[in-house]
Amino acid sequence: MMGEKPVSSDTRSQRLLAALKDRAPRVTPQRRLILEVISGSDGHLSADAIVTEVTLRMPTVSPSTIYRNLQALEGFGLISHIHMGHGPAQYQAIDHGAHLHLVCGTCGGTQEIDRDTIRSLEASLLDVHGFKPNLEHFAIYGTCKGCASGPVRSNPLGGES
Amino acid sequence: MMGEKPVSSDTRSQRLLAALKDRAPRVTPQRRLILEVISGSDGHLSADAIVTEVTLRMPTVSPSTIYRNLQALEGFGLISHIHMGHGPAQYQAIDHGAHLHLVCGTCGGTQEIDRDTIRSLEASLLDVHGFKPNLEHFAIYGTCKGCASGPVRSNPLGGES
DNA sequence: CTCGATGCAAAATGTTTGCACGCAG
DNA sequence: CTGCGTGCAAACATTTTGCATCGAG
Repeated sequence: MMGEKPVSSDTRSQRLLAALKDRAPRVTPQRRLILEVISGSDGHLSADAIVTEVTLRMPTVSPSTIYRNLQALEGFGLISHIHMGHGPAQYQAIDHGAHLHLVCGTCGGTQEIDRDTIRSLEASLLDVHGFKPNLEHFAIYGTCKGCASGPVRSNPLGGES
Repeated sequence: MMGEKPVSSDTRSQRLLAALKDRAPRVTPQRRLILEVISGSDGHLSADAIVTEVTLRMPTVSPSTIYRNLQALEGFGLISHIHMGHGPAQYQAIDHGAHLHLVCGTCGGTQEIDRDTIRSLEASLLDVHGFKPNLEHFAIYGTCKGCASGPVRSNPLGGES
Protein backbone atom coordinates (compact mmCIF):
# COMPACT_ATOMS: atom_id res chain seq x y z
CA MET A 1 0.00 0.00 0.00
CA MET A 2 3.06 2.28 -0.09
CA GLY A 3 5.95 0.62 -1.88
CA GLU A 4 5.24 0.96 -5.59
CA LYS A 5 8.28 -0.93 -6.74
CA PRO A 6 8.61 -0.38 -10.45
CA VAL A 7 8.44 -3.59 -12.44
CA SER A 8 10.64 -3.88 -15.47
CA SER A 9 9.06 -4.95 -18.72
CA ASP A 10 11.24 -8.02 -18.61
CA THR A 11 10.33 -9.07 -15.11
CA ARG A 12 6.68 -8.55 -15.82
CA SER A 13 6.95 -10.62 -18.93
CA GLN A 14 8.39 -13.50 -16.97
CA ARG A 15 5.88 -13.21 -14.23
CA LEU A 16 3.10 -13.27 -16.77
CA LEU A 17 4.52 -16.29 -18.48
CA ALA A 18 4.70 -18.10 -15.19
CA ALA A 19 1.13 -17.17 -14.44
CA LEU A 20 0.12 -18.32 -17.89
CA LYS A 21 1.65 -21.73 -17.33
CA ASP A 22 -0.06 -21.87 -14.02
CA ARG A 23 -3.54 -20.88 -15.09
CA ALA A 24 -3.95 -21.85 -18.72
CA PRO A 25 -4.71 -25.41 -19.75
CA ARG A 26 -2.35 -25.04 -22.67
CA VAL A 27 0.55 -22.73 -23.28
CA THR A 28 0.85 -22.11 -26.99
CA PRO A 29 3.29 -19.97 -28.94
CA GLN A 30 0.40 -17.70 -29.90
CA ARG A 31 -0.52 -17.02 -26.32
CA ARG A 32 3.04 -16.42 -25.41
CA LEU A 33 3.42 -13.97 -28.24
CA ILE A 34 0.26 -12.07 -27.42
CA LEU A 35 1.29 -11.83 -23.80
CA GLU A 36 4.72 -10.69 -24.82
CA VAL A 37 3.39 -8.01 -27.11
CA ILE A 38 1.15 -6.65 -24.39
CA SER A 39 3.67 -6.70 -21.59
CA GLY A 40 6.43 -5.53 -23.87
CA SER A 41 4.52 -2.45 -24.90
CA ASP A 42 4.92 -1.28 -21.34
CA GLY A 43 1.64 0.49 -21.73
CA HIS A 44 -1.60 -0.08 -23.51
CA LEU A 45 -2.58 -1.45 -26.84
CA SER A 46 -5.90 -1.47 -28.57
CA ALA A 47 -7.22 -4.83 -29.70
CA ASP A 48 -6.61 -3.64 -33.20
CA ALA A 49 -2.99 -2.73 -32.50
CA ILE A 50 -2.43 -6.11 -30.93
CA VAL A 51 -3.83 -7.85 -33.96
CA THR A 52 -1.52 -5.82 -36.16
CA GLU A 53 1.56 -6.33 -34.05
CA VAL A 54 1.04 -10.03 -33.48
CA THR A 55 0.26 -10.68 -37.12
CA LEU A 56 3.42 -8.85 -37.97
CA ARG A 57 5.56 -11.09 -35.84
CA MET A 58 3.72 -14.28 -36.66
CA PRO A 59 1.84 -13.91 -39.93
CA THR A 60 0.14 -17.27 -39.67
CA VAL A 61 -1.88 -16.24 -36.63
CA SER A 62 -5.46 -15.41 -37.45
CA PRO A 63 -7.33 -12.47 -35.92
CA SER A 64 -9.88 -14.77 -34.39
CA THR A 65 -7.20 -16.52 -32.41
CA ILE A 66 -6.01 -13.20 -31.09
CA TYR A 67 -9.47 -12.06 -30.11
CA ARG A 68 -10.14 -15.39 -28.50
CA ASN A 69 -6.93 -15.21 -26.54
CA LEU A 70 -7.47 -11.67 -25.49
CA GLN A 71 -10.61 -12.93 -23.83
CA ALA A 72 -8.98 -16.06 -22.54
CA LEU A 73 -6.04 -14.21 -21.05
CA GLU A 74 -8.37 -11.75 -19.45
CA GLY A 75 -10.30 -14.67 -18.07
CA PHE A 76 -7.10 -16.13 -16.66
CA GLY A 77 -6.55 -12.84 -14.92
CA LEU A 78 -3.38 -12.00 -16.81
CA ILE A 79 -4.54 -8.97 -18.68
CA SER A 80 -7.37 -6.47 -18.55
CA HIS A 81 -8.82 -3.92 -20.86
CA ILE A 82 -10.07 -0.43 -20.23
CA HIS A 83 -11.52 2.42 -22.19
CA MET A 84 -9.45 5.55 -22.38
CA GLY A 85 -11.51 8.62 -23.04
CA HIS A 86 -13.34 8.29 -26.31
CA GLY A 87 -10.80 6.02 -27.91
CA PRO A 88 -10.90 2.28 -28.41
CA ALA A 89 -10.39 -0.19 -25.60
CA GLN A 90 -6.83 -0.77 -24.48
CA TYR A 91 -5.35 -3.99 -23.19
CA GLN A 92 -2.64 -4.17 -20.59
CA ALA A 93 -0.93 -6.56 -18.25
CA ILE A 94 -2.71 -6.89 -14.93
CA ASP A 95 0.23 -5.95 -12.77
CA HIS A 96 1.03 -3.06 -14.96
CA GLY A 97 1.81 -0.81 -12.03
CA ALA A 98 -0.29 1.74 -10.30
CA HIS A 99 -0.74 4.86 -12.31
CA LEU A 100 -3.46 7.02 -13.70
CA HIS A 101 -3.85 8.13 -17.27
CA LEU A 102 -4.69 11.60 -18.38
CA VAL A 103 -6.10 11.63 -21.88
CA CYS A 104 -6.33 14.93 -23.68
CA GLY A 105 -9.48 15.15 -25.73
CA THR A 106 -8.05 17.88 -27.91
CA CYS A 107 -4.65 16.61 -28.97
CA GLY A 108 -5.27 12.96 -28.13
CA GLY A 109 -2.10 12.73 -26.10
CA THR A 110 -1.84 10.79 -22.87
CA GLN A 111 0.34 11.11 -19.83
CA GLU A 112 0.69 8.99 -16.77
CA ILE A 113 0.66 10.37 -13.28
CA ASP A 114 1.50 8.96 -9.95
CA ARG A 115 -1.11 7.32 -7.86
CA ASP A 116 -0.51 9.67 -4.97
CA THR A 117 -2.35 12.35 -6.84
CA ILE A 118 -5.62 10.54 -6.55
CA ARG A 119 -5.16 8.94 -3.20
CA SER A 120 -7.51 11.37 -1.52
CA LEU A 121 -10.17 10.74 -4.12
CA GLU A 122 -9.78 7.05 -3.54
CA ALA A 123 -10.24 7.55 0.15
CA SER A 124 -13.31 9.72 -0.10
CA LEU A 125 -15.02 7.46 -2.61
CA LEU A 126 -14.54 4.51 -0.35
CA ASP A 127 -15.44 6.49 2.70
CA VAL A 128 -18.52 8.29 1.46
CA HIS A 129 -19.91 5.87 -1.09
CA GLY A 130 -18.39 2.55 -0.18
CA PHE A 131 -17.10 2.37 -3.71
CA LYS A 132 -13.67 0.92 -4.30
CA PRO A 133 -12.33 2.51 -7.46
CA ASN A 134 -10.11 0.51 -9.71
CA LEU A 135 -7.74 3.37 -10.26
CA GLU A 136 -4.86 1.46 -11.71
CA HIS A 137 -6.67 0.80 -14.92
CA PHE A 138 -8.41 3.99 -15.41
CA ALA A 139 -8.29 7.16 -17.44
CA ILE A 140 -9.29 10.73 -16.91
CA TYR A 141 -10.49 12.63 -19.90
CA GLY A 142 -9.84 16.32 -20.22
CA THR A 143 -7.61 18.99 -21.65
CA CYS A 144 -3.85 19.03 -21.26
CA LYS A 145 -1.72 22.00 -20.45
CA GLY A 146 -0.74 22.69 -24.02
CA CYS A 147 -4.22 22.49 -25.47
CA ALA A 148 -5.73 24.53 -22.67
CA SER A 149 -3.92 27.55 -24.05
CA GLY A 150 -5.36 27.03 -27.49
CA PRO A 151 -8.94 27.52 -28.61
CA VAL A 152 -11.20 25.57 -26.31
CA ARG A 153 -14.90 25.28 -26.93
CA SER A 154 -16.85 26.47 -23.93
CA ASN A 155 -20.25 25.29 -22.97
CA PRO A 156 -22.50 26.56 -25.76
CA LEU A 157 -25.67 26.31 -23.77
CA GLY A 158 -24.78 28.66 -20.99
CA GLY A 159 -25.16 26.04 -18.30
CA GLU A 160 -22.77 26.64 -15.43
CA SER A 161 -20.89 23.54 -16.32
CA MET B 1 -18.50 28.05 -9.08
CA MET B 2 -20.60 26.53 -6.35
CA GLY B 3 -24.30 26.79 -7.16
CA GLU B 4 -25.18 23.62 -9.05
CA LYS B 5 -28.76 24.54 -9.72
CA PRO B 6 -30.58 21.43 -10.82
CA VAL B 7 -32.08 21.66 -14.28
CA SER B 8 -35.40 19.98 -14.85
CA SER B 9 -35.70 17.64 -17.79
CA ASP B 10 -38.31 19.96 -19.21
CA THR B 11 -36.25 23.12 -18.94
CA ARG B 12 -33.27 21.39 -20.41
CA SER B 13 -35.35 20.16 -23.28
CA GLN B 14 -36.44 23.68 -24.09
CA ARG B 15 -32.99 25.08 -23.79
CA LEU B 16 -31.70 22.42 -26.13
CA LEU B 17 -34.41 23.10 -28.64
CA ALA B 18 -33.57 26.78 -28.60
CA ALA B 19 -29.90 25.97 -29.07
CA LEU B 20 -30.81 23.64 -31.91
CA LYS B 21 -32.71 26.37 -33.72
CA ASP B 22 -29.82 28.66 -33.16
CA ARG B 23 -27.03 26.40 -34.30
CA ALA B 24 -28.46 23.97 -36.82
CA PRO B 25 -29.09 24.95 -40.44
CA ARG B 26 -32.34 23.01 -40.38
CA VAL B 27 -34.58 21.94 -37.55
CA THR B 28 -36.27 18.72 -38.52
CA PRO B 29 -38.74 16.59 -36.59
CA GLN B 30 -36.12 13.85 -36.46
CA ARG B 31 -33.61 16.09 -34.77
CA ARG B 32 -36.16 17.34 -32.37
CA LEU B 33 -37.15 13.83 -31.46
CA ILE B 34 -33.61 12.64 -30.97
CA LEU B 35 -32.88 15.61 -28.78
CA GLU B 36 -36.03 15.01 -26.84
CA VAL B 37 -35.23 11.37 -26.26
CA ILE B 38 -31.79 12.21 -24.98
CA SER B 39 -32.77 15.08 -22.74
CA GLY B 40 -35.89 13.28 -21.61
CA SER B 41 -33.95 10.30 -20.43
CA ASP B 42 -32.45 12.54 -17.78
CA GLY B 43 -29.38 10.41 -17.92
CA HIS B 44 -27.44 8.52 -20.52
CA LEU B 45 -28.38 6.42 -23.45
CA SER B 46 -26.29 4.22 -25.66
CA ALA B 47 -26.44 4.87 -29.38
CA ASP B 48 -28.24 1.61 -29.64
CA ALA B 49 -30.85 2.58 -27.08
CA ILE B 50 -31.42 5.85 -28.88
CA VAL B 51 -31.94 4.07 -32.15
CA THR B 52 -34.42 1.77 -30.50
CA GLU B 53 -36.29 4.50 -28.67
CA VAL B 54 -36.45 6.90 -31.60
CA THR B 55 -37.53 4.20 -34.02
CA LEU B 56 -40.22 3.28 -31.57
CA ARG B 57 -41.67 6.75 -31.52
CA MET B 58 -41.17 7.44 -35.20
CA PRO B 59 -40.87 4.18 -37.12
CA THR B 60 -40.03 5.86 -40.41
CA VAL B 61 -36.71 7.16 -39.14
CA SER B 62 -33.77 5.17 -40.38
CA PRO B 63 -30.79 4.30 -38.19
CA SER B 64 -28.45 6.16 -40.46
CA THR B 65 -30.34 9.37 -39.83
CA ILE B 66 -30.01 8.83 -36.13
CA TYR B 67 -26.31 8.12 -36.26
CA ARG B 68 -25.82 11.10 -38.54
CA ASN B 69 -27.71 13.33 -36.17
CA LEU B 70 -25.94 12.05 -33.12
CA GLN B 71 -22.79 13.31 -34.76
CA ALA B 72 -24.39 16.48 -36.01
CA LEU B 73 -25.85 17.33 -32.62
CA GLU B 74 -22.56 16.65 -30.97
CA GLY B 75 -20.95 18.91 -33.53
CA PHE B 76 -23.47 21.63 -32.72
CA GLY B 77 -22.43 21.28 -29.12
CA LEU B 78 -25.80 20.10 -27.90
CA ILE B 79 -24.89 16.62 -26.80
CA SER B 80 -21.79 14.64 -25.97
CA HIS B 81 -20.92 11.03 -25.56
CA ILE B 82 -18.74 9.26 -23.06
CA HIS B 83 -17.65 5.76 -22.28
CA MET B 84 -18.72 4.36 -18.97
CA GLY B 85 -16.43 1.64 -17.78
CA HIS B 86 -16.40 -1.21 -20.23
CA GLY B 87 -19.86 -0.64 -21.56
CA PRO B 88 -20.95 1.03 -24.77
CA ALA B 89 -20.76 4.77 -25.31
CA GLN B 90 -23.50 6.86 -23.76
CA TYR B 91 -24.98 10.04 -25.11
CA GLN B 92 -26.23 12.85 -22.96
CA ALA B 93 -27.27 16.49 -23.14
CA ILE B 94 -24.35 18.87 -22.76
CA ASP B 95 -25.74 20.73 -19.75
CA HIS B 96 -26.56 17.50 -18.09
CA GLY B 97 -25.35 18.70 -14.75
CA ALA B 98 -22.09 18.12 -13.01
CA HIS B 99 -21.76 14.68 -11.60
CA LEU B 100 -19.45 11.74 -11.66
CA HIS B 101 -20.34 8.16 -12.47
CA LEU B 102 -19.23 5.18 -10.52
CA VAL B 103 -19.46 2.05 -12.59
CA CYS B 104 -19.23 -1.28 -10.84
CA GLY B 105 -17.29 -3.78 -12.87
CA THR B 106 -18.79 -6.69 -11.02
CA CYS B 107 -22.50 -6.06 -11.04
CA GLY B 108 -22.51 -3.51 -13.85
CA GLY B 109 -24.49 -1.03 -11.82
CA THR B 110 -23.82 2.67 -11.84
CA GLN B 111 -24.35 5.43 -9.36
CA GLU B 112 -23.89 9.15 -9.61
CA ILE B 113 -22.03 11.18 -7.07
CA ASP B 114 -21.71 14.83 -6.50
CA ARG B 115 -18.93 16.81 -7.99
CA ASP B 116 -17.71 17.98 -4.63
CA THR B 117 -16.24 14.57 -4.03
CA ILE B 118 -13.67 15.05 -6.72
CA ARG B 119 -13.06 18.73 -6.37
CA SER B 120 -9.73 18.22 -4.68
CA LEU B 121 -8.62 15.84 -7.39
CA GLU B 122 -9.57 18.40 -9.96
CA ALA B 123 -7.51 21.00 -8.17
CA SER B 124 -4.40 18.88 -7.80
CA LEU B 125 -4.48 17.70 -11.39
CA LEU B 126 -4.64 21.25 -12.61
CA ASP B 127 -2.10 22.38 -10.10
CA VAL B 128 0.48 19.67 -10.46
CA HIS B 129 0.08 18.62 -14.07
CA GLY B 130 -1.65 21.54 -15.72
CA PHE B 131 -4.31 19.11 -16.82
CA LYS B 132 -7.91 20.25 -16.78
CA PRO B 133 -10.05 17.17 -16.31
CA ASN B 134 -13.44 17.00 -17.92
CA LEU B 135 -15.06 15.51 -14.90
CA GLU B 136 -18.64 16.14 -15.80
CA HIS B 137 -18.69 13.49 -18.45
CA PHE B 138 -16.61 10.90 -16.95
CA ALA B 139 -16.80 7.55 -15.24
CA ILE B 140 -14.81 5.77 -12.59
CA TYR B 141 -14.56 2.05 -12.82
CA GLY B 142 -14.38 -0.07 -9.73
CA THR B 143 -16.27 -2.19 -7.27
CA CYS B 144 -19.39 -1.03 -5.49
CA LYS B 145 -20.18 -1.51 -1.85
CA GLY B 146 -22.40 -4.51 -2.41
CA CYS B 147 -20.03 -6.37 -4.64
CA ALA B 148 -17.04 -5.64 -2.45
CA SER B 149 -18.53 -7.92 0.17
CA GLY B 150 -19.06 -10.73 -2.26
CA PRO B 151 -16.43 -12.81 -3.99
CA VAL B 152 -13.99 -10.44 -5.61
CA ARG B 153 -11.12 -11.62 -7.71
CA SER B 154 -7.87 -10.37 -6.30
CA ASN B 155 -4.74 -9.75 -8.25
CA PRO B 156 -3.69 -13.20 -9.42
CA LEU B 157 -0.11 -12.24 -10.08
CA GLY B 158 0.86 -11.25 -6.63
CA GLY B 159 1.77 -7.72 -7.61
CA GLU B 160 0.96 -5.24 -4.88
CA SER B 161 -2.05 -3.98 -6.72
C1' DC C 1 -37.14 27.53 -54.97
C1' DT C 2 -32.65 25.70 -52.71
C1' DC C 3 -29.91 23.13 -50.45
C1' DG C 4 -29.49 20.64 -46.26
C1' DA C 5 -31.61 16.39 -44.33
C1' DT C 6 -33.72 11.95 -44.97
C1' DG C 7 -34.51 7.02 -46.27
C1' DC C 8 -32.88 3.15 -48.31
C1' DA C 9 -29.57 -0.14 -49.26
C1' DA C 10 -24.97 -1.37 -49.78
C1' DA C 11 -20.37 -1.03 -47.75
C1' DA C 12 -17.00 -0.81 -44.25
C1' DT C 13 -15.41 -2.02 -39.71
C1' DG C 14 -14.55 -4.75 -35.84
C1' DT C 15 -15.50 -8.98 -33.47
C1' DT C 16 -17.49 -13.67 -32.94
C1' DT C 17 -18.53 -18.46 -34.19
C1' DG C 18 -18.65 -23.36 -36.48
C1' DC C 19 -15.81 -26.80 -37.91
C1' DA C 20 -12.00 -29.88 -38.91
C1' DC C 21 -7.10 -30.26 -38.12
C1' DG C 22 -2.85 -29.80 -35.28
C1' DC C 23 -0.11 -29.74 -31.34
C1' DA C 24 0.70 -29.24 -26.08
C1' DG C 25 0.55 -31.98 -22.19
C1' DC D 1 -3.27 -40.27 -27.31
C1' DT D 2 -6.77 -36.62 -25.87
C1' DG D 3 -8.87 -32.65 -26.22
C1' DC D 4 -7.73 -27.68 -26.09
C1' DG D 5 -6.36 -24.34 -29.23
C1' DT D 6 -5.82 -22.94 -34.01
C1' DG D 7 -6.80 -21.35 -38.80
C1' DC D 8 -10.14 -20.47 -42.05
C1' DA D 9 -14.25 -18.57 -43.61
C1' DA D 10 -18.68 -17.23 -42.85
C1' DA D 11 -21.71 -14.88 -39.66
C1' DC D 12 -22.62 -10.77 -36.93
C1' DA D 13 -23.40 -6.34 -34.89
C1' DT D 14 -22.70 -1.74 -35.43
C1' DT D 15 -21.80 2.40 -37.82
C1' DT D 16 -20.87 4.83 -42.27
C1' DT D 17 -21.71 6.23 -47.03
C1' DG D 18 -23.79 7.03 -51.98
C1' DC D 19 -27.62 8.59 -54.10
C1' DA D 20 -32.24 10.09 -55.28
C1' DT D 21 -36.00 12.33 -52.99
C1' DC D 22 -38.11 15.37 -49.55
C1' DG D 23 -39.09 19.36 -47.06
C1' DA D 24 -37.44 23.46 -43.89
C1' DG D 25 -36.45 28.10 -44.48
